[in-house]
Amino acid sequence: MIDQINHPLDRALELLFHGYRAFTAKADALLAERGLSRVHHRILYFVGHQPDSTVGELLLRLRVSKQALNAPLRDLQQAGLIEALICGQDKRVRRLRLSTAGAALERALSDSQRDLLAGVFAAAGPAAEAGWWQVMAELAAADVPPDGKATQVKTA
Amino acid sequence: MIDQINHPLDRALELLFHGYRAFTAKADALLAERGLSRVHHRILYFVGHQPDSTVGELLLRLRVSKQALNAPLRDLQQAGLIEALICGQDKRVRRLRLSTAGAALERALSDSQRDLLAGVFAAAGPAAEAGWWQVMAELAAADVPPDGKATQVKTA
DNA sequence: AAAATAAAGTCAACATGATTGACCAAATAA
DNA sequence: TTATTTGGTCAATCATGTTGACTTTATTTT
Repeated sequence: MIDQINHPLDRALELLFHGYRAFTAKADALLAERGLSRVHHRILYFVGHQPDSTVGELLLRLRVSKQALNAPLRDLQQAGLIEALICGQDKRVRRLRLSTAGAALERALSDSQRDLLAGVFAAAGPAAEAGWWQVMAELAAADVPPDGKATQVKTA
Repeated sequence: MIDQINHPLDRALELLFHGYRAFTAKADALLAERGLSRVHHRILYFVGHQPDSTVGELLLRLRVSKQALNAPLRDLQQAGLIEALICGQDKRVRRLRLSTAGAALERALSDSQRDLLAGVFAAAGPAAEAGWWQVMAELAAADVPPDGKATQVKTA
């Protein structure tokens, strides 16, 4: 098979693959230092941006099983990074918040990603950045969960 | 902790997360139908674009252990998708190529990703697309393997 | 008040994919 | 001849995810 496999968009596939790997590498390294995984980061991010979410809401947004969420969430609570409060009338539901330390870790993790993007945007210039946002909005819109409901949250 | 965690770049983090998930979803589904994994795809892509690569070269580019490569590569050979030829003077090295069927599968997998990007680019317009390429080139350039050598290949 | 349901948490079994370590065989280089 | 390199393999282990079953507590339904 000496078929020439070649397409102008192949370069785009490669840029996405490598760009995403670069994007996640630093946060992954920070997490690894603490013995945490990406799920921990996703939890921190989601709880930070949607404070007072319930465990059930977390489950829906992160699209993982209850069992897969449980252990990391417990880790974060025991590490004092996340607080689970029973605040409403319904005493079954826990509303989750970041502690000060949890917010600091979330910030450190996401900052490593924001810093990378900020540098990239600065290098590419404002016009390129504007184009990037447009294209990525289209691409992200194609991320529709199997059950049909669109997502609004990020994780990695 | 009721700290407002909020940053204009947060939206960019979410777009990248969801955009990448959308980008990989279709190919992952195609792979799953055939009982294949992303590593199989990475192998098919790399061998398709760098025909006559050796197993050692594959190892370097995919950044996986020899043991992690071995089983998927054997799968692909036994499925008749990849051929391993002993062509050079050195009879230890195998040079890898796609068979006709392998090239077809590679094309189907990557087409699902190219089609998505083509649609996204069409929707966003040429100016936005140009900006996207610039930004992603900067971002991908930040993907430097631990050993320092820059990568030129994609995988997912 | 009793029964059904819902939210959270947990245990066990299992599947996948990756890692490292220890090797083997064949071919080549020293 | 010996050492090294390339490719391949087995085993043990780890990480992460899944599903199923089940408990506890609290809230609805009936």
